[in-house]
Amino acid sequence: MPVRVRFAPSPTGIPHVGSVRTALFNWLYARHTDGVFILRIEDTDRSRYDPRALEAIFGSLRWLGLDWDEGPEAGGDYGPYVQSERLEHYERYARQLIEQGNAYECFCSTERLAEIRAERQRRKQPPRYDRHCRDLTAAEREERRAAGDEAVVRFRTPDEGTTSFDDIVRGHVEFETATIDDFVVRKSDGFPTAHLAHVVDDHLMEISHVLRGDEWVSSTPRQILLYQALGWEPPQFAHMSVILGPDKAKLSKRHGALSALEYRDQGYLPEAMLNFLGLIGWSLDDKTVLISREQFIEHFSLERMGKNPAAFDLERLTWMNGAYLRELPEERLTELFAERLESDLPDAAPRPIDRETVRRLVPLVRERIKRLDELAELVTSFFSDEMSYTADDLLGKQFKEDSSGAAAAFRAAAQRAEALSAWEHPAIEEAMRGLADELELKAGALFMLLRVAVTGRAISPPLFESMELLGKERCLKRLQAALTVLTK
RNA sequence: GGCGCAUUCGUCUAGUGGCCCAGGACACCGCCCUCUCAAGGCGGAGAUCGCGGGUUCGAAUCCCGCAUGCGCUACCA
Repeated sequence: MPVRVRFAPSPTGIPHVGSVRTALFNWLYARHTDGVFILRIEDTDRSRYDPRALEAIFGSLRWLGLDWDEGPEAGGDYGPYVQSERLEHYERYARQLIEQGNAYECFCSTERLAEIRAERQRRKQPPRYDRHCRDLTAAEREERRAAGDEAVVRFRTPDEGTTSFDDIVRGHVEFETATIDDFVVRKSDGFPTAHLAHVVDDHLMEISHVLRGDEWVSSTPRQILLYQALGWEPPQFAHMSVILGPDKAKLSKRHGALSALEYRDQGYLPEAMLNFLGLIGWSLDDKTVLISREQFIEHFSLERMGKNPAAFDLERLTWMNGAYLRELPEERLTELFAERLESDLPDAAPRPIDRETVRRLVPLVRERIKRLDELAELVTSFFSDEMSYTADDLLGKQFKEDSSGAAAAFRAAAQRAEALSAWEHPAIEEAMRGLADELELKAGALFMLLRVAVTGRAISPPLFESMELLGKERCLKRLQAALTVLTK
Protein backbone atom coordinates (compact mmCIF):
# COMPACT_ATOMS: atom_id res chain seq x y z
CA MET A 1 0.00 0.00 0.00
CA PRO A 2 1.52 3.28 -1.10
CA VAL A 3 1.59 6.18 1.30
CA ARG A 4 -1.05 8.74 0.40
CA VAL A 5 -1.12 11.91 2.44
CA ARG A 6 -3.01 15.12 2.03
CA PHE A 7 -2.81 18.74 2.93
CA ALA A 8 -6.34 19.97 3.39
CA PRO A 9 -6.54 23.70 3.97
CA SER A 10 -9.77 25.61 4.06
CA PRO A 11 -9.81 28.75 1.95
CA THR A 12 -10.75 31.10 4.73
CA GLY A 13 -7.73 33.35 4.54
CA ILE A 14 -4.05 33.52 3.72
CA PRO A 15 -2.39 30.38 5.07
CA HIS A 16 -0.04 31.19 7.92
CA VAL A 17 3.33 29.62 8.49
CA GLY A 18 1.85 27.02 10.82
CA SER A 19 -0.33 25.48 8.15
CA VAL A 20 2.46 25.75 5.64
CA ARG A 21 4.56 23.67 7.98
CA THR A 22 1.79 21.09 8.12
CA ALA A 23 1.90 20.98 4.35
CA LEU A 24 5.67 20.62 4.45
CA PHE A 25 5.59 17.60 6.74
CA ASN A 26 2.96 15.92 4.62
CA TRP A 27 4.98 16.60 1.52
CA LEU A 28 8.20 15.36 3.12
CA TYR A 29 6.57 12.16 4.22
CA ALA A 30 5.19 11.56 0.76
CA ARG A 31 8.52 12.23 -0.89
CA HIS A 32 10.43 10.15 1.64
CA THR A 33 8.22 7.15 1.06
CA ASP A 34 7.75 7.66 -2.68
CA GLY A 35 4.14 8.21 -1.83
CA VAL A 36 1.53 10.60 -3.09
CA PHE A 37 0.99 14.15 -1.86
CA ILE A 38 -2.55 15.39 -2.33
CA LEU A 39 -3.93 18.88 -2.05
CA ARG A 40 -7.57 19.05 -1.09
CA ILE A 41 -9.55 22.22 -0.61
CA GLU A 42 -11.98 22.10 2.28
CA ASP A 43 -14.46 24.81 1.41
CA THR A 44 -17.47 23.58 3.30
CA ASP A 45 -17.86 26.74 5.31
CA ARG A 46 -19.48 29.12 2.93
CA SER A 47 -19.75 31.97 5.39
CA ARG A 48 -16.00 32.22 5.91
CA TYR A 49 -14.96 31.73 2.32
CA ASP A 50 -12.24 34.15 1.18
CA PRO A 51 -11.67 34.36 -2.58
CA ARG A 52 -8.05 35.44 -2.15
CA ALA A 53 -7.23 32.33 -0.18
CA LEU A 54 -6.94 29.83 -2.99
CA GLU A 55 -4.25 31.70 -4.86
CA ALA A 56 -2.40 32.28 -1.62
CA ILE A 57 -2.48 28.56 -0.83
CA PHE A 58 -1.14 27.64 -4.25
CA GLY A 59 1.38 30.47 -4.08
CA SER A 60 2.73 29.45 -0.69
CA LEU A 61 3.18 25.83 -1.70
CA ARG A 62 4.83 26.76 -4.97
CA TRP A 63 7.13 29.22 -3.32
CA LEU A 64 8.47 26.48 -1.09
CA GLY A 65 8.52 23.98 -3.92
CA LEU A 66 5.93 21.71 -2.37
CA ASP A 67 4.47 20.21 -5.52
CA TRP A 68 1.28 18.19 -5.24
CA ASP A 69 0.66 15.03 -7.19
CA GLU A 70 -3.10 15.22 -7.04
CA GLY A 71 -5.41 18.12 -6.44
CA PRO A 72 -6.63 21.29 -8.07
CA GLU A 73 -4.64 22.09 -11.21
CA ALA A 74 -2.86 18.74 -10.96
CA GLY A 75 -5.83 16.45 -11.44
CA GLY A 76 -5.81 12.84 -10.31
CA ASP A 77 -7.99 9.75 -10.20
CA TYR A 78 -9.71 10.60 -6.95
CA GLY A 79 -11.18 13.99 -7.78
CA PRO A 80 -12.69 16.39 -7.65
CA TYR A 81 -10.37 17.74 -4.97
CA VAL A 82 -12.56 20.60 -3.89
CA GLN A 83 -15.16 19.65 -1.33
CA SER A 84 -17.89 21.93 -2.62
CA GLU A 85 -17.79 19.83 -5.78
CA ARG A 86 -18.22 16.58 -3.88
CA LEU A 87 -21.53 17.25 -2.19
CA GLU A 88 -23.23 14.16 -3.56
CA HIS A 89 -20.74 11.94 -1.76
CA TYR A 90 -21.38 13.49 1.62
CA GLU A 91 -25.10 13.48 1.02
CA ARG A 92 -25.04 9.81 0.20
CA TYR A 93 -23.18 8.82 3.34
CA ALA A 94 -25.22 11.14 5.52
CA ARG A 95 -28.28 9.34 4.25
CA GLN A 96 -26.66 5.98 4.83
CA LEU A 97 -25.96 6.94 8.43
CA ILE A 98 -29.59 7.91 8.91
CA GLU A 99 -30.83 4.70 7.36
CA GLN A 100 -28.55 2.66 9.55
CA GLY A 101 -29.76 4.48 12.61
CA ASN A 102 -26.39 6.07 13.28
CA ALA A 103 -27.66 9.55 12.64
CA TYR A 104 -30.87 11.49 12.81
CA GLU A 105 -32.41 14.70 11.64
CA CYS A 106 -32.54 17.53 14.12
CA PHE A 107 -34.89 20.45 13.67
CA CYS A 108 -33.81 22.54 16.64
CA SER A 109 -33.35 26.20 15.84
CA THR A 110 -30.03 27.91 16.49
CA GLU A 111 -31.87 30.03 19.06
CA ARG A 112 -32.96 26.97 20.98
CA LEU A 113 -29.48 25.52 20.82
CA ALA A 114 -27.97 28.72 22.09
CA GLU A 115 -30.43 28.74 24.96
CA ILE A 116 -29.70 25.26 26.19
CA ARG A 117 -25.98 25.90 25.83
CA ALA A 118 -26.24 29.04 27.95
CA GLU A 119 -28.37 27.28 30.50
CA ARG A 120 -25.98 24.37 30.88
CA GLN A 121 -23.07 26.70 31.15
CA ARG A 122 -24.78 28.61 33.90
CA ARG A 123 -25.14 25.37 35.78
CA LYS A 124 -21.44 24.65 35.15
CA GLN A 125 -22.27 21.66 33.05
CA PRO A 126 -20.61 20.64 29.83
CA PRO A 127 -22.42 22.40 27.01
CA ARG A 128 -23.95 19.71 24.94
CA TYR A 129 -27.02 19.02 22.88
CA ASP A 130 -30.01 17.77 24.87
CA ARG A 131 -30.95 15.20 22.24
CA HIS A 132 -34.33 16.79 21.79
CA CYS A 133 -34.77 15.43 18.29
CA ARG A 134 -32.96 12.16 18.79
CA ASP A 135 -36.06 10.04 19.04
CA LEU A 136 -38.58 11.88 16.95
CA THR A 137 -41.08 9.54 15.30
CA ALA A 138 -41.38 9.39 11.54
CA ALA A 139 -44.68 11.25 11.81
CA GLU A 140 -43.16 14.02 13.88
CA ARG A 141 -40.32 14.44 11.44
CA GLU A 142 -42.75 14.59 8.58
CA GLU A 143 -44.68 17.26 10.37
CA ARG A 144 -41.63 19.45 10.94
CA ARG A 145 -40.59 19.09 7.34
CA ALA A 146 -44.07 20.01 6.17
CA ALA A 147 -43.88 23.10 8.37
CA GLY A 148 -40.76 24.06 6.43
CA ASP A 149 -38.30 23.60 9.31
CA GLU A 150 -34.74 23.10 8.24
CA ALA A 151 -32.89 20.13 9.55
CA VAL A 152 -29.33 19.24 10.32
CA VAL A 153 -28.12 15.69 10.59
CA ARG A 154 -26.62 14.65 13.91
CA PHE A 155 -24.61 11.61 14.74
CA ARG A 156 -26.18 9.30 17.29
CA THR A 157 -23.22 8.93 19.63
CA PRO A 158 -23.24 5.72 21.67
CA ASP A 159 -23.63 6.11 25.42
CA GLU A 160 -21.08 3.53 26.38
CA GLY A 161 -17.58 2.36 25.72
CA THR A 162 -14.38 4.11 24.83
CA THR A 163 -13.14 5.45 21.55
CA SER A 164 -9.43 5.40 21.00
CA PHE A 165 -6.69 5.55 18.43
CA ASP A 166 -2.96 5.12 18.33
CA ASP A 167 -1.35 8.32 17.29
CA ILE A 168 2.07 8.03 15.71
CA VAL A 169 3.47 10.96 17.60
CA ARG A 170 1.40 10.91 20.77
CA GLY A 171 0.81 7.24 21.35
CA HIS A 172 -2.45 5.77 22.57
CA VAL A 173 -5.21 8.32 23.07
CA GLU A 174 -8.48 7.30 24.64
CA PHE A 175 -11.82 9.00 25.24
CA GLU A 176 -14.99 8.04 27.05
CA THR A 177 -17.45 7.83 24.21
CA ALA A 178 -20.22 9.18 26.43
CA THR A 179 -18.39 12.51 26.70
CA ILE A 180 -18.82 13.06 22.98
CA ASP A 181 -21.82 15.10 21.93
CA ASP A 182 -24.32 14.22 19.23
CA PHE A 183 -22.32 16.26 16.76
CA VAL A 184 -23.60 17.63 13.48
CA VAL A 185 -22.45 15.89 10.31
CA ARG A 186 -24.53 17.80 7.79
CA LYS A 187 -25.56 21.41 8.07
CA SER A 188 -28.96 22.76 7.14
CA ASP A 189 -27.54 24.26 3.95
CA GLY A 190 -26.74 20.76 2.79
CA PHE A 191 -23.00 21.10 3.26
CA PRO A 192 -21.19 18.54 5.39
CA THR A 193 -19.28 19.53 8.49
CA ALA A 194 -15.54 19.02 8.50
CA HIS A 195 -15.90 15.74 10.35
CA LEU A 196 -18.03 14.04 7.75
CA ALA A 197 -16.19 15.58 4.83
CA HIS A 198 -12.83 14.59 6.25
CA VAL A 199 -13.82 11.02 6.82
CA VAL A 200 -15.61 10.53 3.53
CA ASP A 201 -12.81 12.08 1.50
CA ASP A 202 -9.96 10.47 3.36
CA HIS A 203 -11.62 7.14 2.78
CA LEU A 204 -12.56 7.71 -0.83
CA MET A 205 -9.15 9.15 -1.62
CA GLU A 206 -7.49 6.23 0.14
CA ILE A 207 -5.49 8.43 2.44
CA SER A 208 -3.09 6.27 4.43
CA HIS A 209 -1.82 8.79 6.98
CA VAL A 210 -3.46 11.89 8.33
CA LEU A 211 -0.77 14.32 9.44
CA ARG A 212 -2.40 17.41 10.82
CA GLY A 213 -2.28 19.97 13.56
CA ASP A 214 -2.61 19.20 17.20
CA GLU A 215 -5.92 21.01 17.42
CA TRP A 216 -7.56 18.04 15.79
CA VAL A 217 -6.72 15.54 18.51
CA SER A 218 -9.94 16.13 20.39
CA SER A 219 -11.95 15.82 17.21
CA THR A 220 -10.44 12.54 16.19
CA PRO A 221 -12.75 10.30 18.26
CA ARG A 222 -15.75 11.78 16.47
CA GLN A 223 -14.15 10.84 13.21
CA ILE A 224 -13.28 7.38 14.46
CA LEU A 225 -16.95 6.95 15.34
CA LEU A 226 -17.84 7.85 11.76
CA TYR A 227 -15.35 5.39 10.34
CA GLN A 228 -16.85 2.68 12.51
CA ALA A 229 -20.44 3.52 11.59
CA LEU A 230 -19.55 3.54 7.91
CA GLY A 231 -17.65 0.28 8.24
CA TRP A 232 -14.35 1.76 7.12
CA GLU A 233 -10.80 1.34 8.31
CA PRO A 234 -9.44 4.62 9.70
CA PRO A 235 -6.10 5.90 8.43
CA GLN A 236 -3.07 6.30 10.66
CA PHE A 237 -3.04 9.54 12.59
CA ALA A 238 -0.09 11.74 13.46
CA HIS A 239 -0.91 14.97 15.24
CA MET A 240 1.82 17.50 15.27
CA SER A 241 2.31 20.39 17.58
CA VAL A 242 1.45 23.89 16.52
CA ILE A 243 3.61 26.95 16.06
CA LEU A 244 3.19 29.70 18.62
CA GLY A 245 4.10 33.36 18.57
CA PRO A 246 7.45 34.46 20.01
CA ASP A 247 5.73 35.05 23.33
CA LYS A 248 4.35 31.52 23.31
CA ALA A 249 0.86 32.80 22.79
CA LYS A 250 -1.16 31.69 19.83
CA LEU A 251 0.26 33.01 16.56
CA SER A 252 -1.59 36.16 15.58
CA LYS A 253 -1.26 39.35 13.62
CA ARG A 254 0.20 40.99 16.67
CA HIS A 255 3.36 39.00 16.01
CA GLY A 256 3.96 40.60 12.66
CA ALA A 257 4.03 38.61 9.48
CA LEU A 258 1.90 35.55 9.44
CA SER A 259 1.77 34.16 5.97
CA ALA A 260 4.62 32.55 4.13
CA LEU A 261 4.12 34.99 1.31
CA GLU A 262 4.77 37.95 3.56
CA TYR A 263 8.10 36.44 4.49
CA ARG A 264 8.88 36.01 0.84
CA ASP A 265 8.19 39.69 0.27
CA GLN A 266 10.46 40.64 3.14
CA GLY A 267 13.28 38.87 1.42
CA TYR A 268 13.43 35.47 3.04
CA LEU A 269 14.49 32.64 0.79
CA PRO A 270 12.33 29.57 0.33
CA GLU A 271 15.33 27.38 1.16
CA ALA A 272 15.69 29.08 4.53
CA MET A 273 12.00 29.00 5.29
CA LEU A 274 11.83 25.31 4.45
CA ASN A 275 14.82 24.57 6.64
CA PHE A 276 13.49 26.67 9.48
CA LEU A 277 9.95 25.29 9.45
CA GLY A 278 11.10 21.72 9.03
CA LEU A 279 13.31 21.92 12.06
CA ILE A 280 10.52 23.09 14.28
CA GLY A 281 9.05 19.93 15.66
CA TRP A 282 11.36 17.61 13.82
CA SER A 283 15.06 16.98 14.14
CA LEU A 284 17.63 14.84 12.45
CA ASP A 285 20.02 14.51 15.37
CA ASP A 286 21.65 16.57 18.09
CA LYS A 287 23.73 18.71 15.74
CA THR A 288 22.13 19.39 12.41
CA VAL A 289 20.89 22.94 12.01
CA LEU A 290 21.29 23.53 8.31
CA ILE A 291 19.69 20.86 6.20
CA SER A 292 18.84 20.77 2.52
CA ARG A 293 15.59 19.76 0.95
CA GLU A 294 17.26 16.57 -0.31
CA GLN A 295 18.53 15.64 3.14
CA PHE A 296 15.13 16.33 4.57
CA ILE A 297 13.53 13.97 2.11
CA GLU A 298 16.13 11.31 2.68
CA HIS A 299 15.91 11.32 6.46
CA PHE A 300 12.41 12.46 7.32
CA SER A 301 10.50 10.21 9.63
CA LEU A 302 7.35 10.50 11.67
CA GLU A 303 9.10 8.89 14.61
CA ARG A 304 11.35 11.89 15.15
CA MET A 305 8.55 14.39 15.38
CA GLY A 306 8.38 16.33 18.60
CA LYS A 307 5.29 16.71 20.72
CA ASN A 308 5.67 20.19 22.14
CA PRO A 309 4.35 23.41 20.77
CA ALA A 310 7.13 25.70 19.57
CA ALA A 311 7.58 29.44 19.40
CA PHE A 312 8.31 31.10 16.10
CA ASP A 313 11.79 32.60 16.53
CA LEU A 314 12.21 35.27 13.88
CA GLU A 315 15.84 35.92 14.75
CA ARG A 316 16.67 32.32 14.13
CA LEU A 317 14.93 32.41 10.77
CA THR A 318 16.81 35.57 9.89
CA TRP A 319 20.14 34.04 10.83
CA MET A 320 19.30 31.00 8.75
CA ASN A 321 18.40 33.17 5.81
CA GLY A 322 21.82 34.80 6.07
CA ALA A 323 23.41 31.39 6.12
CA TYR A 324 21.67 30.49 2.86
CA LEU A 325 22.65 33.78 1.32
CA ARG A 326 26.24 32.82 2.03
CA GLU A 327 25.96 29.31 0.67
CA LEU A 328 23.69 29.37 -2.34
CA PRO A 329 25.33 29.15 -5.79
CA GLU A 330 26.23 32.52 -7.28
CA GLU A 331 24.02 32.02 -10.31
CA ARG A 332 20.96 31.61 -8.14
CA LEU A 333 21.84 34.65 -6.07
CA THR A 334 22.37 36.67 -9.22
CA GLU A 335 18.82 35.82 -10.28
CA LEU A 336 17.40 36.60 -6.88
CA PHE A 337 19.32 39.84 -6.51
CA ALA A 338 18.49 41.10 -9.97
CA GLU A 339 14.81 40.40 -9.49
CA ARG A 340 14.82 42.15 -6.16
CA LEU A 341 16.74 45.16 -7.42
CA GLU A 342 14.36 45.66 -10.32
CA SER A 343 11.70 46.55 -7.80
CA ASP A 344 13.70 48.01 -4.93
CA LEU A 345 16.18 50.35 -6.57
CA PRO A 346 15.25 54.02 -6.93
CA ASP A 347 13.89 55.23 -10.24
CA ALA A 348 17.18 56.96 -10.95
CA ALA A 349 18.70 53.56 -11.63
CA PRO A 350 18.20 52.64 -15.30
CA ARG A 351 16.16 49.56 -16.11
CA PRO A 352 16.62 46.80 -16.78
CA ILE A 353 19.14 46.37 -14.02
CA ASP A 354 22.48 45.36 -15.47
CA ARG A 355 22.98 41.65 -14.92
CA GLU A 356 26.72 41.71 -15.18
CA THR A 357 27.00 44.27 -12.42
CA VAL A 358 24.68 42.21 -10.24
CA ARG A 359 26.72 39.11 -10.91
CA ARG A 360 29.92 40.80 -9.83
CA LEU A 361 28.22 42.29 -6.81
CA VAL A 362 27.08 38.96 -5.46
CA PRO A 363 30.37 37.94 -3.81
CA LEU A 364 30.77 41.43 -2.39
CA VAL A 365 27.43 41.67 -0.64
CA ARG A 366 26.19 38.16 -0.02
CA GLU A 367 27.61 37.98 3.45
CA ARG A 368 26.62 41.50 4.36
CA ILE A 369 22.87 41.08 4.26
CA LYS A 370 20.49 38.70 5.94
CA ARG A 371 17.38 39.51 3.97
CA LEU A 372 16.90 40.52 0.36
CA ASP A 373 15.16 43.72 1.36
CA GLU A 374 18.47 45.04 2.77
CA LEU A 375 20.13 44.74 -0.60
CA ALA A 376 19.08 47.88 -2.43
CA GLU A 377 20.32 50.27 0.21
CA LEU A 378 23.74 48.66 0.15
CA VAL A 379 24.25 48.74 -3.61
CA THR A 380 22.32 51.71 -4.94
CA SER A 381 25.54 53.56 -5.77
CA PHE A 382 26.50 50.91 -8.29
CA PHE A 383 23.42 51.62 -10.35
CA SER A 384 22.82 55.30 -9.89
CA ASP A 385 25.20 58.23 -9.75
CA GLU A 386 22.91 60.31 -7.61
CA MET A 387 24.57 60.89 -4.25
CA SER A 388 22.89 62.33 -1.25
CA TYR A 389 25.65 62.63 1.31
CA THR A 390 26.54 65.91 3.03
CA ALA A 391 29.91 67.45 3.75
CA ASP A 392 29.56 66.22 7.35
CA ASP A 393 28.96 62.68 6.15
CA LEU A 394 32.08 62.95 4.10
CA LEU A 395 34.29 64.26 6.88
CA GLY A 396 33.05 61.86 9.50
CA LYS A 397 34.79 61.87 12.86
CA GLN A 398 38.32 61.82 11.52
CA PHE A 399 38.20 64.96 9.44
CA LYS A 400 35.55 66.79 11.33
CA GLU A 401 37.82 69.78 11.97
CA ASP A 402 39.99 69.38 8.92
CA SER A 403 38.08 69.80 5.69
CA SER A 404 41.11 71.24 3.92
CA GLY A 405 43.04 68.09 4.82
CA ALA A 406 40.20 66.02 3.42
CA ALA A 407 40.15 68.09 0.26
CA ALA A 408 43.87 67.61 -0.17
CA ALA A 409 43.44 63.89 0.30
CA PHE A 410 40.78 63.79 -2.42
CA ARG A 411 42.99 65.66 -4.86
CA ALA A 412 45.90 63.37 -4.16
CA ALA A 413 43.75 60.27 -4.37
CA ALA A 414 42.34 61.36 -7.71
CA GLN A 415 45.84 61.89 -8.97
CA ARG A 416 46.96 58.45 -7.85
CA ALA A 417 43.92 56.85 -9.33
CA GLU A 418 44.45 58.67 -12.57
CA ALA A 419 47.99 57.36 -12.79
CA LEU A 420 46.97 53.75 -12.36
CA SER A 421 47.29 51.72 -15.53
CA ALA A 422 45.56 48.57 -14.35
CA TRP A 423 42.23 49.26 -12.67
CA GLU A 424 42.16 46.25 -10.38
CA HIS A 425 41.53 46.24 -6.72
CA PRO A 426 44.94 45.05 -5.45
CA ALA A 427 46.62 47.83 -7.42
CA ILE A 428 44.15 50.44 -6.25
CA GLU A 429 44.58 49.35 -2.67
CA GLU A 430 48.35 49.45 -2.94
CA ALA A 431 48.23 52.94 -4.35
CA MET A 432 45.92 54.23 -1.67
CA ARG A 433 47.88 52.64 1.15
CA GLY A 434 50.92 54.32 -0.23
CA LEU A 435 49.10 57.59 -0.31
CA ALA A 436 47.99 57.23 3.30
CA ASP A 437 51.64 56.78 4.32
CA GLU A 438 52.69 59.77 2.39
CA LEU A 439 49.97 61.94 3.85
CA GLU A 440 50.75 60.55 7.30
CA LEU A 441 47.20 59.40 7.62
CA LYS A 442 45.94 56.17 9.07
CA ALA A 443 44.89 53.98 6.19
CA GLY A 444 41.47 53.49 7.75
CA ALA A 445 40.88 57.22 7.92
CA LEU A 446 41.69 57.78 4.29
CA PHE A 447 39.67 54.76 3.24
CA MET A 448 36.61 56.03 5.05
CA LEU A 449 36.89 59.31 3.26
CA LEU A 450 37.06 57.52 -0.06
CA ARG A 451 34.30 55.15 0.89
CA VAL A 452 31.77 57.89 1.43
CA ALA A 453 32.85 59.70 -1.71
CA VAL A 454 32.67 56.60 -3.86
CA THR A 455 29.69 54.71 -2.45
CA GLY A 456 27.84 57.52 -0.75
CA ARG A 457 27.68 55.68 2.56
CA ALA A 458 29.83 54.91 5.58
CA ILE A 459 28.78 51.29 5.28
CA SER A 460 29.59 49.62 2.02
CA PRO A 461 30.98 46.57 0.31
CA PRO A 462 34.81 46.35 0.39
CA LEU A 463 36.14 49.65 -0.90
CA PHE A 464 38.64 48.60 -3.54
CA GLU A 465 36.52 45.87 -5.01
CA SER A 466 33.77 48.45 -5.21
CA MET A 467 36.04 50.90 -7.00
CA GLU A 468 37.15 48.25 -9.43
CA LEU A 469 33.58 47.35 -10.22
CA LEU A 470 32.55 50.99 -10.58
CA GLY A 471 35.35 51.65 -13.03
CA LYS A 472 38.03 54.26 -13.08
CA GLU A 473 36.07 56.96 -14.74
CA ARG A 474 33.12 56.89 -12.42
CA CYS A 475 35.43 56.82 -9.42
CA LEU A 476 37.31 59.86 -10.59
CA LYS A 477 34.06 61.69 -11.15
CA ARG A 478 32.91 60.83 -7.68
CA LEU A 479 36.14 62.03 -6.13
CA GLN A 480 35.71 65.26 -8.01
CA ALA A 481 32.13 65.52 -6.84
CA ALA A 482 33.23 65.00 -3.26
CA LEU A 483 35.66 67.83 -3.63
CA THR A 484 32.88 70.06 -4.86
CA VAL A 485 30.71 69.22 -1.90
CA LEU A 486 33.58 69.98 0.44
CA THR A 487 34.56 73.30 -1.01
CA LYS A 488 31.07 74.64 -1.32
C1' G B 1 -17.34 22.94 33.97
C1' G B 2 -15.90 18.25 31.16
C1' C B 3 -12.43 15.80 28.09
C1' G B 4 -7.71 15.66 25.66
C1' C B 5 -2.62 17.10 24.69
C1' A B 6 1.88 19.30 26.26
C1' U B 7 5.96 20.89 29.93
C1' U B 8 14.77 20.28 28.96
C1' C B 9 19.06 27.16 28.68
C1' G B 10 15.22 33.64 26.69
C1' U B 11 14.19 30.68 21.79
C1' C B 12 14.59 26.03 18.39
C1' U B 13 16.21 21.44 20.05
C1' A B 14 19.45 16.54 21.46
C1' G B 15 18.45 13.15 25.12
C1' U B 16 14.07 6.60 25.51
C1' G B 17 17.67 4.20 33.24
C1' G B 18 24.29 4.91 34.20
C1' C B 19 28.39 8.07 28.51
C1' C B 20 24.33 14.11 31.33
C1' C B 21 26.03 18.15 38.13
C1' A B 22 22.55 17.76 30.49
C1' G B 23 25.07 18.32 24.10
C1' G B 24 24.22 21.59 19.56
C1' A B 25 22.14 26.12 17.27
C1' C B 26 19.95 31.32 17.44
C1' A B 27 20.20 35.57 20.44
C1' C B 28 23.67 37.84 24.23
C1' C B 29 28.86 39.12 26.16
C1' G B 30 34.36 39.15 25.44
C1' C B 31 38.74 38.41 22.45
C1' C B 32 40.99 37.62 17.50
C1' C B 33 40.86 38.86 12.19
C1' U B 34 39.83 43.50 9.58
C1' C B 35 39.49 49.55 4.87
C1' U B 36 33.50 50.31 7.05
C1' C B 37 29.70 46.86 7.82
C1' A B 38 29.37 41.99 7.82
C1' A B 39 31.14 37.10 7.61
C1' G B 40 34.61 33.91 10.10
C1' G B 41 37.65 31.88 14.38
C1' C B 42 38.18 31.27 19.68
C1' G B 43 36.10 31.74 24.51
C1' G B 44 32.09 33.01 28.17
C1' A B 45 27.59 33.43 30.56
C1' G B 46 22.91 30.87 30.37
C1' A B 47 18.61 24.81 32.17
C1' U B 48 18.03 22.97 40.52
C1' C B 49 15.42 18.90 33.03
C1' G B 50 7.42 22.76 35.68
C1' C B 51 6.51 21.15 41.07
C1' G B 52 5.82 17.11 44.73
C1' G B 53 5.94 12.12 45.73
C1' G B 54 7.37 7.21 44.46
C1' U B 55 10.10 2.77 41.70
C1' U B 56 15.49 1.73 41.27
C1' C B 57 22.16 0.69 43.48
C1' G B 58 21.20 4.78 39.91
C1' A B 59 15.85 8.98 36.63
C1' A B 60 15.60 14.51 32.29
C1' U B 61 14.45 9.44 30.97
C1' C B 62 9.50 4.66 34.34
C1' C B 63 4.81 5.35 37.73
C1' C B 64 1.32 8.58 40.57
C1' G B 65 -0.49 13.37 42.02
C1' C B 66 -0.44 18.64 41.40
C1' A B 67 0.42 23.19 38.73
C1' U B 68 0.66 25.83 34.34
C1' G B 69 -0.17 26.43 29.09
C1' C B 70 -2.81 25.06 24.83
C1' G B 71 -6.79 22.56 22.21
C1' C B 72 -11.78 20.53 21.67
C1' U B 73 -16.49 21.02 23.84
C1' A B 74 -20.09 25.45 16.85
C1' C B 75 -25.14 24.15 11.60
C1' C B 76 -15.58 26.74 12.14
C1' A B 77 -11.81 24.05 10.15
